[in-house]
Amino acid sequence: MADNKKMVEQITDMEQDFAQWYTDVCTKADLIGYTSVKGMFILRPYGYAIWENIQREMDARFKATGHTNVAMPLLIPESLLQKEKDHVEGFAPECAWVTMGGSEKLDERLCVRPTSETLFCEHWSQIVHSWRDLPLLYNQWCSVLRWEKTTRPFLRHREFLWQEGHTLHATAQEAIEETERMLNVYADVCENILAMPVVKGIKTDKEKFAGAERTYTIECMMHDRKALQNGTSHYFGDGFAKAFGITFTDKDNVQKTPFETSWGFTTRTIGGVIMTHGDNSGLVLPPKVAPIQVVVIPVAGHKPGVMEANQAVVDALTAAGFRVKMDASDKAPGWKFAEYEMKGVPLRLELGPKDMEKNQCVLVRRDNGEESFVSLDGIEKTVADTLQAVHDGLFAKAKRNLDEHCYPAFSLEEAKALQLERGGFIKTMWCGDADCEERMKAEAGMSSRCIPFDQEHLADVCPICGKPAKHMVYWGVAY
RNA sequence: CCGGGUGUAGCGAAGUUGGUAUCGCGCCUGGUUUGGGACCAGGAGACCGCGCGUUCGAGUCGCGCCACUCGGACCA
Repeated sequence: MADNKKMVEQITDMEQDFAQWYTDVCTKADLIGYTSVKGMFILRPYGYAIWENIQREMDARFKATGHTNVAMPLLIPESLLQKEKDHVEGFAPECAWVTMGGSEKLDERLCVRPTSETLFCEHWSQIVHSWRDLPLLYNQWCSVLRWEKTTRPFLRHREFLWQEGHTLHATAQEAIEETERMLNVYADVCENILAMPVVKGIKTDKEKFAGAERTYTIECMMHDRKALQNGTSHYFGDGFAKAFGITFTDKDNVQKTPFETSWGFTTRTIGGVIMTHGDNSGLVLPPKVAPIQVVVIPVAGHKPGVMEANQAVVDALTAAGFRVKMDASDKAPGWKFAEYEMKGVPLRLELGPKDMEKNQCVLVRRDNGEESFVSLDGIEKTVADTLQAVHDGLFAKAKRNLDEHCYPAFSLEEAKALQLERGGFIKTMWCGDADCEERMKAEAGMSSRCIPFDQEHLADVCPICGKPAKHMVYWGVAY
């Protein structure tokens, strides 16, 4: 760019200030809008469209695994929330309460749902009687409210959109299988739809969900090597069912308590997508959730036949099922290039007079900037292949980032130094004591991300206390 | 919640010892343009974050609040 015109929509370089880069992308790519209440964000049409695409992929998988959608109430009476002790203790600090109805004070205050376990439990205690009623495989798409102290676009809203699955089973075995099945659904969506590699594992007791017996998690690594918990699946045992008096009569005519799970995936993942794939030109979207997969930019559109030729390409691609947009505005081509790069559109197709003579167009990949001249014949196939190549390219790059920033450590000092110097996931053995976990947090600034399914035997003892080790743990600085 | 920074037009900024506000980009209209952020002409757009106070007079000074932001603690 020869002229030095100020780039009005320019974003901060991520190397210079990653946090500012992130905020710039959220706002300049039209994903997020601020409101006058802290932590309450608007998902603008372009941002919401990404969520809709994620939602569509997820929902199809939920249905395929036998789940049905329901809608539960927004408000939870305090008495109901208090029935499970650990649960209420965990969520109490971040509950918002409704205390007035119109101009009258309510007898019992109502919590704006931070999660809906208690509502499902109350309902199930009413409708479950027989083993024939089980399993119950429910899911709801909704928003929940948590009065967070620090808020950031996508990563931490006070109100956020999510899905929460809730299921009830006759046996513990079945419930555990469900918990693991849904974790795998999350991992599948992350890797094959969002091109985000995950580490699957189990949360330590300190990090697990309030009221859960066991929490499974998928952890992702961001470009700045911080960790993002990107979805969790909880096994509750029969704790909630007992607290809420849910019982059923089994085949053997014995009254039993069923076993429960819940699992959640939120708009936070969009923040993860931004911080996994984005670059200094802005957002980079995985093709499978990009609201616009191909942007068609006519060059010299005023010349005879150019717009018609572009429209023909748009029609062909749209008919083939791609999400396509043509920008026929009178902005300069360079402006359009920058604009759609900032918005993360995976493929750009340029078509001008010179291309028309050769029956070709220019195709540019957002992930690596690669430009190629391709024939207009069979453009649908070329676009399909290139979009897949973009997905694969994004995944490979993110996988490399993850793999290259996982380091074993054999002492607390070493773990601390590695985190400080290189960031990423530090893996160590662990004795299983919460005290050692606290020390890692206090001295190295890292929380346990998970006890990964893929265990390695790095040593015999816990590097923090020297006692015999039980597991290998991934540690990291988390969002 | 604790500590630092910031709030003037959609965005970025200027605003002197207190005197009702300036510039660039963007936006609108018309025309010329279009292969990496076009050009000419005309035009519109500001509760100076909110409230209270000091003052003849506050964008400017004081106090309180709100929001954004960066660290921490807490959490999806």
